[in-house]
Amino acid sequence: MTPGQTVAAAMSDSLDATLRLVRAQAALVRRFDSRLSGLHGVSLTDFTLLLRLGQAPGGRMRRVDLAGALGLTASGVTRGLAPLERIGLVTREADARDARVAYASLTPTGRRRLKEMVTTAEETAAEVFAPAAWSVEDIALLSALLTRLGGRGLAGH
Amino acid sequence: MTPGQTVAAAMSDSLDATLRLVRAQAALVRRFDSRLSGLHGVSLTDFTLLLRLGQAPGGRMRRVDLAGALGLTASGVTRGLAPLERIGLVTREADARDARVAYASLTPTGRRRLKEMVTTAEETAAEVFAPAAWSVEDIALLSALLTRLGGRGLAGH
DNA sequence: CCTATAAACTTGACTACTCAAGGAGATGGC
DNA sequence: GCCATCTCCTTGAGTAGTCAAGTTTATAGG
Repeated sequence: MTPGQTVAAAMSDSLDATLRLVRAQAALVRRFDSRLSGLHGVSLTDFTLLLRLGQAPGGRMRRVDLAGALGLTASGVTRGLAPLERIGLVTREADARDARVAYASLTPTGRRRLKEMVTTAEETAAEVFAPAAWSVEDIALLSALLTRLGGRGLAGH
Repeated sequence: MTPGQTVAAAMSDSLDATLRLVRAQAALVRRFDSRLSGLHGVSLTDFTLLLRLGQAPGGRMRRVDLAGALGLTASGVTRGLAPLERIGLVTREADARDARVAYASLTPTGRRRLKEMVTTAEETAAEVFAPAAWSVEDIALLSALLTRLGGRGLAGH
Protein backbone atom coordinates (compact mmCIF):
# COMPACT_ATOMS: atom_id res chain seq x y z
CA MET A 1 0.00 0.00 0.00
CA THR A 2 2.87 2.40 0.59
CA PRO A 3 4.93 2.97 -2.50
CA GLY A 4 8.47 4.25 -2.19
CA GLN A 5 10.48 3.69 0.92
CA THR A 6 8.97 5.33 3.95
CA VAL A 7 11.44 5.68 6.75
CA ALA A 8 9.94 5.34 10.18
CA ALA A 9 6.44 4.57 9.04
CA ALA A 10 5.92 3.00 12.44
CA MET A 11 7.08 4.52 15.67
CA SER A 12 6.76 3.68 19.31
CA ASP A 13 3.48 4.40 21.03
CA SER A 14 5.23 6.66 23.53
CA LEU A 15 6.69 8.79 20.80
CA ASP A 16 3.35 8.89 19.07
CA ALA A 17 1.67 10.06 22.26
CA THR A 18 4.31 12.75 22.68
CA LEU A 19 3.78 14.07 19.19
CA ARG A 20 0.03 14.10 19.63
CA LEU A 21 0.40 16.00 22.85
CA VAL A 22 2.50 18.68 21.20
CA ARG A 23 0.02 18.96 18.38
CA ALA A 24 -2.99 19.16 20.68
CA GLN A 25 -1.36 21.84 22.76
CA ALA A 26 -0.63 24.03 19.77
CA ALA A 27 -4.28 23.86 18.76
CA LEU A 28 -5.48 24.64 22.27
CA VAL A 29 -3.14 27.57 22.73
CA ARG A 30 -4.24 29.09 19.45
CA ARG A 31 -7.86 28.77 20.42
CA PHE A 32 -7.47 30.26 23.88
CA ASP A 33 -5.18 33.00 22.65
CA SER A 34 -7.63 34.16 20.07
CA ARG A 35 -10.59 34.12 22.45
CA LEU A 36 -8.79 35.82 25.31
CA SER A 37 -7.09 38.41 23.18
CA GLY A 38 -10.30 39.17 21.32
CA LEU A 39 -12.32 39.75 24.48
CA HIS A 40 -9.75 40.91 26.99
CA GLY A 41 -6.60 41.81 25.12
CA VAL A 42 -4.41 39.25 26.83
CA SER A 43 -2.69 36.06 25.71
CA LEU A 44 -3.09 32.68 27.34
CA THR A 45 0.27 33.17 29.02
CA ASP A 46 -0.86 36.50 30.40
CA PHE A 47 -3.96 34.82 31.68
CA THR A 48 -2.08 32.04 33.45
CA LEU A 49 0.17 34.65 35.02
CA LEU A 50 -2.83 36.55 36.36
CA LEU A 51 -4.63 33.39 37.37
CA ARG A 52 -1.69 32.18 39.40
CA LEU A 53 -1.44 35.54 41.12
CA GLY A 54 -5.14 35.36 41.83
CA GLN A 55 -4.67 32.03 43.56
CA ALA A 56 -1.90 33.33 45.80
CA PRO A 57 -2.79 34.71 49.23
CA GLY A 58 -3.13 38.46 48.93
CA GLY A 59 -2.94 38.20 45.16
CA ARG A 60 0.80 38.67 45.20
CA MET A 61 3.90 36.62 44.62
CA ARG A 62 7.60 36.97 44.20
CA ARG A 63 8.62 36.85 40.59
CA VAL A 64 10.86 33.86 41.07
CA ASP A 65 8.05 31.85 42.58
CA LEU A 66 5.76 32.86 39.78
CA ALA A 67 8.35 31.63 37.31
CA GLY A 68 8.69 28.32 39.10
CA ALA A 69 4.96 27.82 39.37
CA LEU A 70 4.40 28.42 35.69
CA GLY A 71 7.42 26.71 34.22
CA LEU A 72 8.88 29.91 32.83
CA THR A 73 12.28 31.44 33.40
CA ALA A 74 12.68 34.52 35.57
CA SER A 75 13.28 36.64 32.53
CA GLY A 76 10.16 35.29 30.88
CA VAL A 77 8.20 36.51 33.89
CA THR A 78 9.82 39.94 33.79
CA ARG A 79 8.93 40.25 30.15
CA GLY A 80 5.43 38.89 30.51
CA LEU A 81 4.57 41.08 33.47
CA ALA A 82 5.73 44.34 31.89
CA PRO A 83 2.71 44.85 29.62
CA LEU A 84 0.34 43.79 32.40
CA GLU A 85 1.83 46.52 34.58
CA ARG A 86 1.49 49.01 31.78
CA ILE A 87 -2.22 48.36 31.44
CA GLY A 88 -2.71 48.47 35.18
CA LEU A 89 -3.63 44.88 36.00
CA VAL A 90 -0.54 44.24 38.07
CA THR A 91 1.73 46.41 40.21
CA ARG A 92 5.21 45.96 41.47
CA GLU A 93 5.65 45.96 45.24
CA ALA A 94 8.82 45.98 47.28
CA ASP A 95 9.57 43.67 50.18
CA ALA A 96 10.32 45.42 53.47
CA ARG A 97 12.90 42.83 54.49
CA ASP A 98 14.63 42.03 51.26
CA ALA A 99 15.28 44.79 48.77
CA ARG A 100 16.07 42.31 46.02
CA VAL A 101 12.58 41.01 45.66
CA ALA A 102 9.89 42.68 43.64
CA TYR A 103 6.46 41.25 44.22
CA ALA A 104 3.97 41.14 41.42
CA SER A 105 0.58 42.04 42.82
CA LEU A 106 -2.87 42.05 41.30
CA THR A 107 -4.52 45.48 41.33
CA PRO A 108 -8.24 45.78 42.09
CA THR A 109 -8.77 46.27 38.38
CA GLY A 110 -6.66 43.22 37.73
CA ARG A 111 -8.81 41.19 40.08
CA ARG A 112 -11.98 42.31 38.41
CA ARG A 113 -10.70 41.74 34.91
CA LEU A 114 -9.31 38.35 35.90
CA LYS A 115 -12.75 37.18 36.97
CA GLU A 116 -14.08 38.01 33.53
CA MET A 117 -11.16 36.26 31.89
CA VAL A 118 -11.78 33.15 33.97
CA THR A 119 -15.33 33.10 32.68
CA THR A 120 -14.14 33.37 29.10
CA ALA A 121 -11.49 30.72 29.61
CA GLU A 122 -13.96 28.34 31.19
CA GLU A 123 -16.39 28.85 28.35
CA THR A 124 -13.66 28.12 25.87
CA ALA A 125 -12.59 25.04 27.79
CA ALA A 126 -16.20 23.91 27.90
CA GLU A 127 -16.39 24.20 24.11
CA VAL A 128 -13.21 22.25 23.64
CA PHE A 129 -14.32 19.52 26.00
CA ALA A 130 -17.88 19.54 24.71
CA PRO A 131 -20.15 17.12 26.57
CA ALA A 132 -21.04 15.45 23.30
CA ALA A 133 -17.53 14.08 23.01
CA TRP A 134 -16.24 14.32 26.57
CA SER A 135 -17.61 12.86 29.74
CA VAL A 136 -16.64 14.20 33.13
CA GLU A 137 -14.66 11.02 33.68
CA ASP A 138 -12.72 11.43 30.44
CA ILE A 139 -11.67 14.91 31.45
CA ALA A 140 -10.63 13.78 34.91
CA LEU A 141 -8.71 10.91 33.38
CA LEU A 142 -6.89 13.15 30.95
CA SER A 143 -6.05 15.53 33.76
CA ALA A 144 -4.69 12.71 35.88
CA LEU A 145 -2.55 11.34 33.07
CA LEU A 146 -1.16 14.78 32.29
CA THR A 147 -0.35 15.41 35.91
CA ARG A 148 1.86 12.37 35.89
CA LEU A 149 3.74 13.92 33.01
CA GLY A 150 5.94 16.35 34.84
CA GLY A 151 4.13 19.66 34.61
CA ARG A 152 4.84 20.22 38.32
CA GLY A 153 1.34 21.67 38.79
CA LEU A 154 1.30 24.05 41.70
CA ALA A 155 3.76 22.79 44.26
CA GLY A 156 7.32 24.00 44.52
CA HIS A 157 10.12 21.56 43.91
CA MET B 1 -7.42 27.60 55.15
CA THR B 2 -6.86 30.27 52.55
CA PRO B 3 -6.17 33.66 54.05
CA GLY B 4 -6.75 36.77 52.03
CA GLN B 5 -9.14 36.74 49.13
CA THR B 6 -8.09 34.35 46.45
CA VAL B 7 -9.84 35.01 43.21
CA ALA B 8 -10.61 31.94 41.21
CA ALA B 9 -9.27 29.46 43.72
CA ALA B 10 -11.46 26.88 42.05
CA MET B 11 -11.83 26.52 38.33
CA SER B 12 -13.63 24.19 36.02
CA ASP B 13 -12.14 20.77 35.40
CA SER B 14 -11.93 21.46 31.68
CA LEU B 15 -9.89 24.59 32.24
CA ASP B 16 -7.72 22.75 34.70
CA ALA B 17 -7.08 20.00 32.16
CA THR B 18 -6.19 22.59 29.53
CA LEU B 19 -3.67 24.27 31.78
CA ARG B 20 -2.10 20.96 32.71
CA LEU B 21 -1.81 20.06 29.07
CA VAL B 22 0.01 23.27 28.28
CA ARG B 23 2.33 22.75 31.21
CA ALA B 24 3.07 19.13 30.32
CA GLN B 25 3.83 20.04 26.76
CA ALA B 26 6.34 22.70 27.74
CA ALA B 27 8.19 20.17 29.86
CA LEU B 28 8.16 17.57 27.11
CA VAL B 29 9.36 19.95 24.45
CA ARG B 30 12.23 21.10 26.61
CA ARG B 31 13.28 17.54 27.24
CA PHE B 32 13.14 16.44 23.63
CA ASP B 33 14.78 19.61 22.40
CA SER B 34 17.73 19.19 24.66
CA ARG B 35 18.22 15.52 23.81
CA LEU B 36 17.82 15.94 20.09
CA SER B 37 19.91 19.05 19.85
CA GLY B 38 22.64 17.54 21.99
CA LEU B 39 22.93 14.40 19.92
CA HIS B 40 21.86 15.50 16.47
CA GLY B 41 21.83 19.27 16.41
CA VAL B 42 18.13 19.59 15.62
CA SER B 43 15.13 20.81 17.56
CA LEU B 44 11.96 18.84 18.17
CA THR B 45 10.27 20.86 15.46
CA ASP B 46 13.05 20.04 13.03
CA PHE B 47 12.63 16.42 13.95
CA THR B 48 8.88 16.40 13.35
CA LEU B 49 9.47 18.09 10.02
CA LEU B 50 11.92 15.38 8.99
CA LEU B 51 9.78 12.61 10.44
CA ARG B 52 6.77 13.70 8.47
CA LEU B 53 8.83 13.83 5.31
CA GLY B 54 10.10 10.36 6.10
CA GLN B 55 6.56 9.07 6.30
CA ALA B 56 5.60 10.52 2.94
CA PRO B 57 5.93 8.38 -0.17
CA GLY B 58 9.28 9.13 -1.77
CA GLY B 59 10.28 11.15 1.28
CA ARG B 60 8.98 14.33 -0.26
CA MET B 61 6.08 16.69 0.17
CA ARG B 62 4.85 20.04 -0.90
CA ARG B 63 5.54 22.71 1.64
CA VAL B 64 1.88 23.59 2.04
CA ASP B 65 0.99 20.02 2.83
CA LEU B 66 3.81 19.81 5.29
CA ALA B 67 2.48 22.91 6.99
CA GLY B 68 -1.02 21.48 7.16
CA ALA B 69 0.18 18.15 8.49
CA LEU B 70 2.20 19.72 11.27
CA GLY B 71 -0.06 22.57 12.27
CA LEU B 72 2.37 25.23 11.18
CA THR B 73 1.91 28.12 8.77
CA ALA B 74 3.53 28.06 5.35
CA SER B 75 6.04 30.62 6.47
CA GLY B 76 6.90 28.58 9.52
CA VAL B 77 7.76 25.72 7.20
CA THR B 78 9.89 27.91 4.97
CA ARG B 79 11.82 29.12 7.98
CA GLY B 80 12.14 25.72 9.57
CA LEU B 81 13.30 24.01 6.41
CA ALA B 82 16.01 26.56 5.57
CA PRO B 83 18.58 25.34 8.12
CA LEU B 84 17.82 21.72 7.29
CA GLU B 85 18.62 22.49 3.67
CA ARG B 86 21.79 24.26 4.68
CA ILE B 87 23.04 21.21 6.55
CA GLY B 88 22.08 18.91 3.72
CA LEU B 89 19.25 16.88 5.25
CA VAL B 90 16.62 18.20 2.90
CA THR B 91 16.62 19.51 -0.67
CA ARG B 92 14.27 21.62 -2.62
CA GLU B 93 12.76 20.04 -5.73
CA ALA B 94 10.62 21.58 -8.42
CA ASP B 95 7.38 20.16 -9.75
CA ALA B 96 7.32 19.48 -13.48
CA ARG B 97 3.68 20.47 -13.82
CA ASP B 98 3.36 23.39 -11.45
CA ALA B 99 6.17 25.89 -11.15
CA ARG B 100 4.75 27.36 -7.98
CA VAL B 101 5.40 24.33 -5.87
CA ALA B 102 8.70 23.58 -4.22
CA TYR B 103 8.88 20.11 -2.77
CA ALA B 104 10.87 19.46 0.34
CA SER B 105 12.66 16.17 -0.06
CA LEU B 106 14.77 14.10 2.28
CA THR B 107 18.32 13.56 1.05
CA PRO B 108 19.99 10.16 1.54
CA THR B 109 21.91 11.75 4.40
CA GLY B 110 18.67 13.10 5.77
CA ARG B 111 17.16 9.64 5.69
CA ARG B 112 20.09 8.14 7.51
CA ARG B 113 20.23 10.84 10.13
CA LEU B 114 16.49 10.68 10.62
CA LYS B 115 16.72 7.02 11.54
CA GLU B 116 19.18 7.88 14.28
CA MET B 117 16.98 10.70 15.49
CA VAL B 118 13.99 8.40 15.66
CA THR B 119 16.00 6.13 17.90
CA THR B 120 16.92 9.01 20.19
CA ALA B 121 13.36 10.29 20.26
CA GLU B 122 11.98 6.87 21.08
CA GLU B 123 14.48 6.45 23.88
CA THR B 124 13.48 9.81 25.28
CA ALA B 125 9.81 8.98 24.99
CA ALA B 126 10.47 5.66 26.72
CA GLU B 127 12.10 7.51 29.61
CA VAL B 128 9.22 9.93 29.90
CA PHE B 129 6.67 7.13 29.82
CA ALA B 130 8.72 4.88 32.04
CA PRO B 131 7.14 1.47 32.60
CA ALA B 132 7.28 2.02 36.35
CA ALA B 133 4.67 4.74 36.08
CA TRP B 134 3.07 4.05 32.72
CA SER B 135 1.38 0.93 31.43
CA VAL B 136 0.89 0.30 27.76
CA GLU B 137 -2.80 0.89 28.28
CA ASP B 138 -2.23 4.25 29.95
CA ILE B 139 -0.20 5.42 27.01
CA ALA B 140 -2.77 4.23 24.52
CA LEU B 141 -5.49 5.91 26.54
CA LEU B 142 -3.64 9.20 26.67
CA SER B 143 -3.02 9.01 22.95
CA ALA B 144 -6.68 8.36 22.28
CA LEU B 145 -7.82 11.25 24.46
CA LEU B 146 -5.35 13.60 22.83
CA THR B 147 -6.43 12.56 19.38
CA ARG B 148 -9.93 13.68 20.23
CA LEU B 149 -8.51 17.08 21.01
CA GLY B 150 -8.15 18.53 17.56
CA GLY B 151 -4.51 17.99 16.68
CA ARG B 152 -5.57 16.78 13.27
CA GLY B 153 -2.96 14.00 13.32
CA LEU B 154 -1.96 13.04 9.83
CA ALA B 155 -4.98 13.49 7.62
CA GLY B 156 -5.60 16.53 5.48
CA HIS B 157 -8.46 18.89 6.29
C1' DC C 1 -6.36 35.52 -25.85
C1' DC C 2 -7.00 38.41 -21.58
C1' DT C 3 -8.32 39.28 -17.43
C1' DA C 4 -9.68 38.09 -12.58
C1' DT C 5 -9.04 35.25 -9.01
C1' DA C 6 -6.73 31.94 -6.44
C1' DA C 7 -2.77 29.05 -4.87
C1' DA C 8 2.26 28.25 -3.37
C1' DC C 9 5.76 30.25 -1.55
C1' DT C 10 8.93 34.00 0.51
C1' DT C 11 9.95 38.05 3.08
C1' DG C 12 9.72 41.91 6.57
C1' DA C 13 8.18 43.30 10.81
C1' DC C 14 6.74 41.76 15.15
C1' DT C 15 6.01 38.82 19.55
C1' DA C 16 7.31 35.64 22.96
C1' DC C 17 10.13 33.38 24.74
C1' DT C 18 15.23 31.50 25.80
C1' DC C 19 20.13 31.77 27.73
C1' DA C 20 24.13 34.25 29.43
C1' DA C 21 25.85 38.11 31.66
C1' DG C 22 25.54 41.61 35.06
C1' DG C 23 23.86 44.70 39.00
C1' DA C 24 22.23 44.99 43.53
C1' DG C 25 21.35 43.23 47.82
C1' DA C 26 21.61 39.36 51.44
C1' DT C 27 24.23 36.01 54.15
C1' DG C 28 27.72 33.31 56.41
C1' DG C 29 32.63 32.42 57.81
C1' DC C 30 36.22 34.07 60.18
C1' DG D 1 33.63 44.37 59.65
C1' DC D 2 34.85 42.19 55.24
C1' DC D 3 34.93 39.11 51.52
C1' DA D 4 33.02 35.31 48.99
C1' DT D 5 29.08 33.52 47.51
C1' DC D 6 24.39 33.17 46.62
C1' DT D 7 19.74 34.97 45.28
C1' DC D 8 16.51 38.05 42.75
C1' DC D 9 15.80 40.42 39.08
C1' DT D 10 16.75 42.81 34.58
C1' DT D 11 18.83 43.28 30.06
C1' DG D 12 21.08 42.22 25.45
C1' DA D 13 21.33 39.04 21.94
C1' DG D 14 19.47 35.26 19.62
C1' DT D 15 15.75 31.76 18.04
C1' DA D 16 11.24 30.19 16.63
C1' DG D 17 7.39 31.09 15.36
C1' DT D 18 3.26 34.47 13.77
C1' DC D 19 0.69 37.59 10.41
C1' DA D 20 0.35 40.60 6.41
C1' DA D 21 2.02 41.84 2.13
C1' DG D 22 4.08 40.77 -2.22
C1' DT D 23 5.79 37.71 -6.25
C1' DT D 24 5.07 34.25 -9.38
C1' DT D 25 2.45 30.88 -11.59
C1' DA D 26 -1.95 28.44 -12.55
C1' DT D 27 -6.82 28.38 -13.73
C1' DA D 28 -11.36 29.65 -15.22
C1' DG D 29 -14.68 32.80 -17.57
C1' DG D 30 -15.95 35.30 -21.33
